[in-house]
Order: sequence, then structure tokens, then C-alpha cells
Amino acid sequence: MALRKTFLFMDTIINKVDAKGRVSLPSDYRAIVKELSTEIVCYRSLTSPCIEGCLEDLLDKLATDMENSLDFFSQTQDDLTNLIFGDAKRFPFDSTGRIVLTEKLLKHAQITDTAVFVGKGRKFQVWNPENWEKEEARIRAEVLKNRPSLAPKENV
Amino acid sequence: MALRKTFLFMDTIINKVDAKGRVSLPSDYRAIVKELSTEIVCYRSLTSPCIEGCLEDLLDKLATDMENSLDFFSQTQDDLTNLIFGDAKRFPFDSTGRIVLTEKLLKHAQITDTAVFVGKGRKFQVWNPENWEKEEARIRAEVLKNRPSLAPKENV
DNA sequence: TTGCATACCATATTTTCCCATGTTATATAA
DNA sequence: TTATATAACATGGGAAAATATGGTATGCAA
Repeated sequence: MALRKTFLFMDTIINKVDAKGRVSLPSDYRAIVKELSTEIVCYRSLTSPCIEGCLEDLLDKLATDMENSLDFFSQTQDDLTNLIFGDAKRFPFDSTGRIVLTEKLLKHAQITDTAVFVGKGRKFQVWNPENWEKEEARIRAEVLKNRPSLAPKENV
Repeated sequence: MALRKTFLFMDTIINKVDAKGRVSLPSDYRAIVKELSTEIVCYRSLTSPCIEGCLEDLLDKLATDMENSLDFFSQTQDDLTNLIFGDAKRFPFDSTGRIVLTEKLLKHAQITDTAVFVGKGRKFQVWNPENWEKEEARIRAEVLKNRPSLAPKENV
């Protein structure tokens, strides 16, 4: 397989969640994980009723950044690491490509028997179908309304 | 088992502590210790009523950083390292995956029969359940309030 | 010996792994 | 292009392994 240059979570995939919390990770996502020899990490979104996921490498980078930027005994660092790493968990997938979501995550995202995977580039989200439908509509409306201010030069 | 690239303590795990102070180390944590052929080190948190733990390697890194630091003669850092290294102790786990916490540590964290392990990336903490519940609420409120200024570059 | 700490054993429960099957997507040949 | 073969994927169920946790035995030291 040719090595790719970019690794982005994309597309929107709907999969079943069984009674054990098992759900197939979209095959495109699995390909990324395999190629980078890493793992998926998931945690509750801080701001939305959904599960958020990323590659373990990203959290490792975060851990290193915090070690280097804030001093060893910083209170702020303490709070942040507790919140992020206390909630995150690795989710290795089995030979059939499934991960087992925890009760905590499913409850936070109000997911019962169906999950919607939504690509976000370096991250992805997992939603309850109805919630995602509303959220997507909201986002579309929001983006259209603010369109002029999204031009690259006006960012940051 | 494929060698992993990253070693992070994550997730929040609740385990029983028996009359002897025995408690199962979360299996994810044990996997890291085994894979790196190292040991867990625990000490009383300097700032919170909890036990703090990490890999022995990290304390070694701390010692090295102190040697190389411009603050080599800093009274504060000197005091802090005294406190940590004076308090730290290795905690090997037995064949069933348990460590035996000392009376000193349990008392400091006000732990009796239940312990909450909270991942912090390179470190982890062990809390009394009620205290952790309050602490988590405090952190969430604090982080949400200051969120913009806490975003480390591209993350969160 | 007695007290204490460590190592060993037993078991219920949880989690992971493996197999089977229907379905979808992709490739190949007519 | 269309039909057919092949491979990849999603998903359900059950077997096997790992985990958490209580209890007992063993060794060492006071």
C-alpha cells in the first residue's frame, strides 16, 4: 500500500450498537489507525452531547506540550490533565473492527442502538442520530450566517 | 503484542480497597508497567488530598531536569524535590495485579474501602470517591470558565 | 510465639476473542 | 455496460480469557 501523506477523519457513517456496546469503527478510520500503528482514544465532549475521538498520538503530544510549557507543579496543568486524561480511554478494535463503548460514553451521547460517526479532521465525533440531525442543521445555519468572516485572512 | 509508541495513564477506575490496603491497579496501568519493565511509584500529592503515582522513569527524569535546571539553587525546587523523593516509594504489584497502599498514603487521601484511580497522562491520582466527585466538579467549572485561555495551540 | 507482610489459591464477573452469516462494495469477464 | 465472481464489511452469538476481589497459607522479624 502506498504511504499516504495526510490522515484525516472524514465522512459520516451510521453503524449499529449492540447490547454489549459494540460498534464497528468505520473502515476508513481503522485504516488510519493501522497505518500509523497507534490507537483510538475517546472521551466525552466538553461542550456537546457526543463522544469525541482522536488518535492516541494527539494526546501524547498534548501531554508533552504541557510538560514543557507549564512547570511541573502548576495548578493549571493539574486541572487540565485530570479533566482530559481522567475522561479519555483507549479503544483498541478487535479482529472484526469493533470497539466496545463504555456505559459512561453512551449515556453522555444518549446513544442506544445506533451511532453516527462524523469526521472532523484530526478528530471525529459519535452522535445519537436524532441529535446529530439537529446539530448538523444548526451548524449549517450558523456557517451560512457567518460566512463572510470565515475567509482565511480574517482568521486567528 | 505490538510495541506501542505512547504510554499514558487514562480513564477513571473505581476499585475496592480491603482491610490490608490491597487494591487492584487498573489493568491498563499494569499493561504499561509490564511493557516498559519498570515500576509504579506513589507519593502523597503536594497540593491535594490524594495519592499521586507515576512510573519510576518519570521521577528519574525529574531528578535529571533538576540537575540541569537554571534554578539548580532554587530553594523552592529544592524543597519540593525533598518532599517528593522523601515521600515516594515503589509499589510492585503481585500476580493478581494488586498493590498494597500504606497507612500514610491512605490517611492522606482519606481512603477507607474504595479508591478512584484518575489518569493524568504521565501520572495518575488515587482519590476517595466523595473527594474526587467534588474535585471533578470544581475542575470542570474552572476549566469551562477559563477555556479560551487554556487552549494549548490547536487542541481542544 | 506472635504480629505483620507477602505470596498463593479460589471464584464470580467482566471483557475479549473467535466463528458464522448476511450484506455491501469491488473487481473481472462477457 | 451488465452480469457474475470475489473480497471486504457489518453484525449477532457463544466460547475463552482476563479481571477484581475475598480468603488462606507461608515466611520473616520482633
